[in-house]
Amino acid sequence: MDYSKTLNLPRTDFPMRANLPQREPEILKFWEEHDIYRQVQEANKGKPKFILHDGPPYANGHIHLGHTLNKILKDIIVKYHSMNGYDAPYVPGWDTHGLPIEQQAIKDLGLNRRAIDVVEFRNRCRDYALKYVNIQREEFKRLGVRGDWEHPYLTLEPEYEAIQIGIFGEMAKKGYIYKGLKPVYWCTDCETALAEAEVEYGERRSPSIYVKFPVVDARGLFEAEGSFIVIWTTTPWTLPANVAIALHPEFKYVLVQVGDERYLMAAELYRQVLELLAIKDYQVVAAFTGAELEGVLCRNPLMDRDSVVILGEHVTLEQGTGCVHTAPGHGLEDYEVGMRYNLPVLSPLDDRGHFTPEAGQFAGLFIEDGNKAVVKELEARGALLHFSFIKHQYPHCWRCKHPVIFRATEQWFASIDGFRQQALAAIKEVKWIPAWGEDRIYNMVAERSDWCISRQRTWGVPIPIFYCVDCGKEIINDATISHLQELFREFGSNVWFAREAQDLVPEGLKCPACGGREFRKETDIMDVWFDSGSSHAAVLTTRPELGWPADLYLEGSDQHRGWFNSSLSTAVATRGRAPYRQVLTHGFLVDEEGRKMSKSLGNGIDPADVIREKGADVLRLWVASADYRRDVAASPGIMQQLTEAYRKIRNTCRFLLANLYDYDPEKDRISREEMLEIDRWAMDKLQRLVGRVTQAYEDYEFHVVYHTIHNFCAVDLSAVYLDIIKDRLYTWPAASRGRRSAQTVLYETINVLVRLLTPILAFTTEEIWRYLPATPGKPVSVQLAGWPQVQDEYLDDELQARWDKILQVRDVVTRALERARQEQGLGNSLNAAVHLYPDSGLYRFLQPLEEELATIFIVSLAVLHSPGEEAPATAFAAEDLPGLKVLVEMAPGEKCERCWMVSPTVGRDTDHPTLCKRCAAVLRQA
RNA sequence: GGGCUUGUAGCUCAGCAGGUGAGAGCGCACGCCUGAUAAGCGUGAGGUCGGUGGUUCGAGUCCACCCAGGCCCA
Repeated sequence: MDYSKTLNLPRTDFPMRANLPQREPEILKFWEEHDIYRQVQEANKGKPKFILHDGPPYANGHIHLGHTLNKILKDIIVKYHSMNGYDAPYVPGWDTHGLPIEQQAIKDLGLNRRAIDVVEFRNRCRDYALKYVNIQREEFKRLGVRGDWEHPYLTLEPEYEAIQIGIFGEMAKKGYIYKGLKPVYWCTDCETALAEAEVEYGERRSPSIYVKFPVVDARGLFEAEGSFIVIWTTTPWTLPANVAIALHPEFKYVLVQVGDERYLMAAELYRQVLELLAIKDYQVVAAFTGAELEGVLCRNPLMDRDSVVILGEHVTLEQGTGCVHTAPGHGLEDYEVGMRYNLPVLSPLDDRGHFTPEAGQFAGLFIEDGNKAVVKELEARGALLHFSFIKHQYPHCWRCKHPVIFRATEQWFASIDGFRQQALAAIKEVKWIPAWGEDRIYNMVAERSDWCISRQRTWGVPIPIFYCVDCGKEIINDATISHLQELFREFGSNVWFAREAQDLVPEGLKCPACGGREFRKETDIMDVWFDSGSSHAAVLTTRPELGWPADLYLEGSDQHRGWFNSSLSTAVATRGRAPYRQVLTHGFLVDEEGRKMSKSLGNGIDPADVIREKGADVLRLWVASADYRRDVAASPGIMQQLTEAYRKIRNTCRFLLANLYDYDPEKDRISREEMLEIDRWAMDKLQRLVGRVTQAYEDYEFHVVYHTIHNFCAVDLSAVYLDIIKDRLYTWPAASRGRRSAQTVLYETINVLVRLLTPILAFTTEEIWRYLPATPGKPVSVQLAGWPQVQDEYLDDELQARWDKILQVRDVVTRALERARQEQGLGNSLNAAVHLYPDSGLYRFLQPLEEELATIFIVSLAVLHSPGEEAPATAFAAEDLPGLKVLVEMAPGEKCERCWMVSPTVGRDTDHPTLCKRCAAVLRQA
């Protein structure tokens, strides 16, 4: 007879192999059909809100692993909160304006920016952006991210744009917006000003020149005639704009006699400069502090203009001469120090980087040629002391990769000074996670200069300002702004470009300065950071399901300078506080060596590949497994590891499901009092799991969730509990109290696990959910299931301590079994009879358990010897448990065909001669 | 160069306010099982806690410096 038919062996259709790449799309369809986002929102109506405000990714290109990390983290947080007591809406958004889209649109569509109509061009840009919104939306959905994908927010939407110019108007009203001539990064190729965020540093070869400026008035400190101040620069083309030479007030400067000329340089640097100039005969004839030299007048060697000695702390001794050529039109530090001395801001260049007539003989030359011409002229005039080239880090345009310049132009600025103190105070009200984020943004805001909002481009929100044609006065007030907001709401910001100024101003507008009635409009558009920085107002205040401020912003740590900062600025300027209560940041992606992911290193991981090969849940598990507060590593090896971990979790769940095929939670549930002790132990472990994991979710520490759950599955369940209870599940009568007791634990466990895992393994838990025994009111989706609560009645510290010790003994026994396997060819542990020789303390502990020991060790017989009995010399002893010796022998009797235990009782039952007493009884009972 | 930050076994992470020979899981090696089976179980080998120098009776844990990374900025 085949007795295996009489066993309660595991039974399930839940597949062992996940086959995620195929299965996930089906589940996505299921969510879509059931409109799961809507259902969850409905179910959570009225609960306290938890609002995570999505930072809008840029609608350009496919998503990469960085997006993946960010969006999955957000999804984990949203799903956790929506399961555990909150109404947690998630409205995704996209950043849709800006130069990169403009350039891609030009490139992809073969547009000629100058030939095409502005509105038409903007429409093409819009189409391009929307195309990528759709692409990215599908890609984000494929990750299992749940949100209001049908109603995302887009910075190009009319309503959004209307609110954005409202913010601008508000800031203007408070006097935070001004027009200034200021050096900004300027790309001569793109012909636009660039924000600091739009330049990147890279190596470049530049000329390196030493130039002598003749002194014309030494203020009586030394003889002017024949004296020169020596400067060093890597940008000869800026010399025509030179108006000053900066010295450090506290440095020592010396006057060095060389032939019949005298050169002024920093005392610490003159030797190396003279060496470079190959001058060996010289003599120091005088010394001054920088402060003493303030006001000395030189002559610009190129232009008919003076160059005055000024003082600045920014002067260093690292390179050059300690005398810094200063052109306020071409450098920020120069500009700032120049302001203190009321120096003119000269910038004799046009948009394309060609000198204007203001540059005299250099007019018309491009900067590169300007460099050569300047050097040549200096040489001709005898002012050039030395010329060579150096390689150094230099800013480049992030789009076209051309080197950028500093150039003073008319720009609209937001004055950070206007609300800096408020911003700093607002920062302190926010909870920054990790805490150092506060220092980072605080220092940044404390030191940042004014925000240049102007962009000389077309794909963006126009700066909503009019000018009086008669007197040139700029006009922006409540009337113009609200009128424009109406127009924008109706027609979008395209209306600004489609209509003449006369058709954009509110009726009856008069210039407040001269009463003029003719206007022209500003042509600059806003920095895209102003777009996304307005999202808190444009999104949180306009949607009924949201609210202001947000509970949480969650982005990469680079956004301290980006979105966190721009959002803070617009919020503080208009509302006086930060738009977020908490800001959580994650690190960046690196490979296993900790190096950043880059095309040149070839170490990138494409999320699409991972999804295709392993599934999105593996990607989600990867996100959960990493401590994302620091940099996050990704590599094929790491993904493989997560695949293994995934399988362990999946198979553990499968085993639980497979042993519940005949369990009805309504009828078969066993109470704690009736449970076997080891089952109570497992229930206790489960409660502790719920507690730890819930706390970890609360703390946003998902790697703790991952490790805790994985460890629970691998150790507590798979290696210990499940292994031990197999005999009971399989061989005991199906409806016996013992088997139902174990099944009750399995049912509780899978119910808890599937919920705890739902924020992370979005797809797999949905699949598991379908295999759980149906109960009244079971929701269609696990995402609608509640969060497990710790059941205090199962917590029992004494029980835990007791089982820690039992498992310690078990650990020694398994080692003894292993030795027996090696030395005696034991094989299956059920072949063994284990003899325990404990000391008296351990004996007292084990004695009450004697009957259970064989089961716990998964052997056929366990014999507990009294403390008096001497263990045979061959017995196994473990150092870590000195009170115990273990002897392993072959178990006496025959192997029972049904339960595989070896027992002397096999053969005694006439009906079942190949079964042990226990199995025979089970069959008779059935 | 500046601001912020990271560096514990091959990998992902623990190491609580400094104190018995540094832990877990995975992976790996070897073995067992074949009633979780493209599964399950066991045993074992892996670490100068980035480096150096300090403080201390005692440091992975405090301080300084250095090295190698990361984000942002010059």
